[in-house]
Amino acid sequence: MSDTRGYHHGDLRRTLLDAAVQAIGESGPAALSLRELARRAGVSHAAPAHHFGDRAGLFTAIAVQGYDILAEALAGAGGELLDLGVAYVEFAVRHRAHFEVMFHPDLYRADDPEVRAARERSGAVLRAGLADRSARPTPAAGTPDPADRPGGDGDRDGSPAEPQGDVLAAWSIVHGFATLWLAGALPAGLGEDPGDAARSVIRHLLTPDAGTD
Amino acid sequence: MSDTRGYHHGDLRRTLLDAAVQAIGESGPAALSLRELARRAGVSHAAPAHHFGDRAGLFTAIAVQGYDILAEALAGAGGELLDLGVAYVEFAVRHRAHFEVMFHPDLYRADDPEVRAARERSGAVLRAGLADRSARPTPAAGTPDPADRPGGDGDRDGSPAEPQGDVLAAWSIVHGFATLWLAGALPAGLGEDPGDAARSVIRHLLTPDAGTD
DNA sequence: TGTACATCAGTGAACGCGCGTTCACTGATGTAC
DNA sequence: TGTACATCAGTGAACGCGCGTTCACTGATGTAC
Repeated sequence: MSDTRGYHHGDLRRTLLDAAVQAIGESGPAALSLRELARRAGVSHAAPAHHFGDRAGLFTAIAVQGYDILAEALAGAGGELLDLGVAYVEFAVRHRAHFEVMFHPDLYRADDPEVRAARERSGAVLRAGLADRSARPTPAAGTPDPADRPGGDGDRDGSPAEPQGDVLAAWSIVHGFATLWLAGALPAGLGEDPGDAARSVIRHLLTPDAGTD
Repeated sequence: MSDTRGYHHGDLRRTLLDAAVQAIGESGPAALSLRELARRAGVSHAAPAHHFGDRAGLFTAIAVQGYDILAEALAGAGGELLDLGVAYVEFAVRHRAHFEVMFHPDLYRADDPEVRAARERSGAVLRAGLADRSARPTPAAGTPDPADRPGGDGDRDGSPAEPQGDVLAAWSIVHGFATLWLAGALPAGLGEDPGDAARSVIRHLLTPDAGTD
């Protein structure tokens, strides 16, 4: 059934997406062409256009998939800010291709309804996690300012959530760590596991004297 | 003298670099071709190869320039971690093209001697600033662990410095903030000035209860 | 002051290549009767 | 159970385009004498 694919592939869309993700993981999004993708999937070069229309359509589909994977990762992390952060970094490293596409909105149609919906789903999961947290606060960062900016002086389109100050700081630190890790800019000696490394770095945000790994 | 450029341009290399930086700022590094660059500079399409050899050579030159600009920015920021961080974010936003190239090492020859030298220069400036700081510590983050990781268990190529734990956290938070800002991923309502916005976010790292902007 | 020559920056025509897009087509599958 | 037909996924040839690279060239500048 999976091997006897003849003229009709069966699940070419998924195959193409997988091949694209792999190619992006190897050489980055910029290097990927629809023809290269077709070659990797062992299919005629006009086939990808059938499924995605054009390059932006392909990246749009990958972004949607990425936001959904992120939502799932955050959902499995529990409500501690530290664990959410570690999960974010692990998502970025494990799903490098998705992560890189998601945060290069010039590659895809960021205002596509499916993208907005998927982004909103991951934002909802994050908010749920954070609400969880405010019930049992963390030593240093657990003093959020819920009445901060009371009315909502214009909140924004926003990505995953509409974060408050400390959430923004947390997002910045994990996003920055992940980005630097992926760029190969971080010093060696942090070990092999980005999650572990991230954990000790994030601790500096949560508890001032911690993190002495 | 500047208008009467005839066959010989005078300072075509600088003109090409400026045009490249502008083009990258508009459409990102991926979209830039040598022919497009020549077009922008109003010069024959073979001229850029004269100066940079190939695309990677061009990006290598931009990376070198970027590290030098960063060094200058950090040098002007004083020794407070907060100010260094704000300067980093301002550099990233003001010199978006350089910043994007610098942290996409697949675009250029990251092991080029000039790149290494320039990176080392900016690292030296950062270290000088941080040494300055350790003389007059900051409340929360001013407890560095100088004997942490004693010998240097393999500190590899690294970027600006070979940071310790809290410096890594600081680097992550400013790099992440800058990256998210540039990606347009941050919520609105942070104002127009990335430096100001970064300052209030970074405060969360330095003093646990601060940053209530 | 003048001439000859070397050097170097930039030109422009030519090449082969990979790309996205189009389009008439063909093979497989499902449904109506 | 069999036939006809519609639908749709994927094909493959063709197109025009922008690209990087090569290469013989030309114009400007500097230096030696």
